[in-house]
Amino acid sequence: MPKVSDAHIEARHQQILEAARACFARQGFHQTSIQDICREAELSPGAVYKYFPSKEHIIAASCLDCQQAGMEMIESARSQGGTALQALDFLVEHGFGMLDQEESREFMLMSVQLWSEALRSSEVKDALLTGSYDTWVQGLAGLFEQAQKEGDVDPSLDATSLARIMFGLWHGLLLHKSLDPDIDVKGCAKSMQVLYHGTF
Amino acid sequence: MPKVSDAHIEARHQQILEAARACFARQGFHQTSIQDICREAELSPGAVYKYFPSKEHIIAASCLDCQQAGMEMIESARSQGGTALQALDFLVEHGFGMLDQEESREFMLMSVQLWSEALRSSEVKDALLTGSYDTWVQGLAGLFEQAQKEGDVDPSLDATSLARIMFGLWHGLLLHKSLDPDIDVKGCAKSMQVLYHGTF
DNA sequence: TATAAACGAACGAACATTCATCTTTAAAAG
DNA sequence: CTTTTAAAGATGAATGTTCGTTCGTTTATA
Repeated sequence: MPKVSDAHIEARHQQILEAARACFARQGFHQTSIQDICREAELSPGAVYKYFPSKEHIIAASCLDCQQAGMEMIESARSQGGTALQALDFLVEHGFGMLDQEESREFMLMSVQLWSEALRSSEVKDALLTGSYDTWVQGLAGLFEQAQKEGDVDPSLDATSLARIMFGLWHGLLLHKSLDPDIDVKGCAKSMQVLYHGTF
Repeated sequence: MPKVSDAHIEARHQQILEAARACFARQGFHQTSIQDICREAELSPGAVYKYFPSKEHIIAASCLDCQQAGMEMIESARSQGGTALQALDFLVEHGFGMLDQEESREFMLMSVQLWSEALRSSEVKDALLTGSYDTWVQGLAGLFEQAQKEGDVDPSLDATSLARIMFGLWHGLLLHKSLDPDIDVKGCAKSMQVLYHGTF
């Protein structure tokens, strides 16, 4: 039977998604044409449509990938040992440090595009909120609460607010860094740590 | 001469820009057609093209408006009297409080759209950075520096980083509030104030 | 060699923009 | 104050282009 191997099919999927991500990061979802993706992937429109039923499905798959990439980081932080404060410091260092890495640039640009897409599509928005943001805020809030119990963070502060501040700030700096690669994210991370370590 | 009054011309400009803003906030720049704007403004395409030479010009004018709206706030904060810390607290209360107001919603949605547009167009990006963001960060950094001199903020922290944190956090919360109107921005503002007031 | 993959020209819909036509305006004429 | 009139405003059907998608044909595979 002349059907190609499953590995080859998966490789094509990735080939198309990688090309799409590169185009989306560069031009945004709706400024990117199928022809653009075909050119980037070195495939014909017919081939692309054998693997994805529509452009919307390519966008959705790209968004899902981008979102999962973000989720992988919190996992690695949670799996580290140590106090809650150390876990928070680890998250700040790695999360914020990631914004300085050149290989994160595509992810960052896609994230900004994803935000405006989420405002238009309640499906994308719901996936983003319930599938990622809520998990992040809850996870961070849990760590802050524990750090407060361990006497490392001012107990008079609201843990959920601290979590929202941390996560919101990360998004803000992701935006700033996307617009201007020269800004000093490391310095912001260090200052932020000093702020929540604060004496009290 | 049967030319209509200048006031009428200006009114038409505003009519078109208001309609455009509503559409852009709802659907994004490139998902909004000229026909959409015409329907919203209750004008024909021909009329719209009498006041703007192209869709790109309408987008640019909308972006400019949105940007200037953001700039007006820092002015009002600077004009208040009092210590640098009081000015910062004023900015946090009003800047963050603004995110809770229903009448700011269109501005917020437009801002998110503007970000992705800025990634595509270096003209929009330059206008945003040099025309607004840099001013904000410098203004905030100046206030933090002064507050440090006045003994109200930890002098070991980098004032520019604090400014970037404040401004970045505001953008992050603007994003979060746009996606989920139920989040508690007020609580975040209060916690943030406690953090930089911190004892040291 | 039969079957699936890949191609790319072709199709129809949607879009930004234009222009010939009609309508409104306000200054000038009565 | 009313009527006239020429210039500007407004219209919306038409235009050319771009884009997502399809499909008949060609190529590669097992």
